[in-house]
Amino acid sequence: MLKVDVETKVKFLHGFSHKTRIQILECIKDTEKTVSQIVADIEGNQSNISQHLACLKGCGIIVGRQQGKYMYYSLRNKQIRDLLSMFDDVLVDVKNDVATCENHIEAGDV
Amino acid sequence: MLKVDVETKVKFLHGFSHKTRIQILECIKDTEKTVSQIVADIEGNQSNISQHLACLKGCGIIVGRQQGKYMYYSLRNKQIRDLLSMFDDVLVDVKNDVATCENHIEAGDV
DNA sequence: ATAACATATTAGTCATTCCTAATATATAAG
DNA sequence: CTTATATATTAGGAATGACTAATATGTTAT
Repeated sequence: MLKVDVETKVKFLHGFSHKTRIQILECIKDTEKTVSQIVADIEGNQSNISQHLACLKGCGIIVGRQQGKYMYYSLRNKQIRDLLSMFDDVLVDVKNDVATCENHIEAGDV
Repeated sequence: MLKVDVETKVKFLHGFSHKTRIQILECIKDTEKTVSQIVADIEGNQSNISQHLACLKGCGIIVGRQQGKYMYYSLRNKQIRDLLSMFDDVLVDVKNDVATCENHIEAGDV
């Protein structure tokens, strides 16, 4: 079992920590899509989505494949899909606690 | 399969997206520890660690149990431990790509 | 070569998250 | 009841991340 350093792990996990990026991942979970399809699906703007895609790609979460003038993005591999599924599973249990969590480090208001 | 809304999921995943929090999780992965033990282990400062612990707790990732003047923190359940292990597994594969990712949304310098 | 479309990049600004230092609370011990 | 120890909370400033708007790059079609 190879050792993964913390920095690398954090960089990877950071990819999952933004609403738009989660939406993108859910959107391409089962099938690759072009940037414009993703933009349409989650009703974002092109530049913003493109930046988040770059982030996800840089984090090793998704891969892109160019075909003509289109860029198709998809999950990097099956493990990532499994990870996404696992998030859902764990959350079903954790749900109620998280729902009441407003804090981003400094505990929060309601 | 209950549906988990995106906001909740993001809030949960945010818990994993910081170096100190990852260090805390690795530090208590196999055994509960007091705040001061954690502070010592990862060489942080009390206030800062306490805030990150509050964040992790709020995210539903860890739980605390008070005993006397000590507060013991541990992973919320086995699923969380599995999730942490899965991060490691996935990362072994993804490793090289992530290592070269410097961007936090806006792609980066080296 | 020019126009049209798809995507990426940059720059500037705004918003959020994090850290430090100080202080507050709570439990235990003397 | 005073002191010591363990942890939590607050406030303010520093750092980082994210958004928008504009522009650049690259591909296809005419």
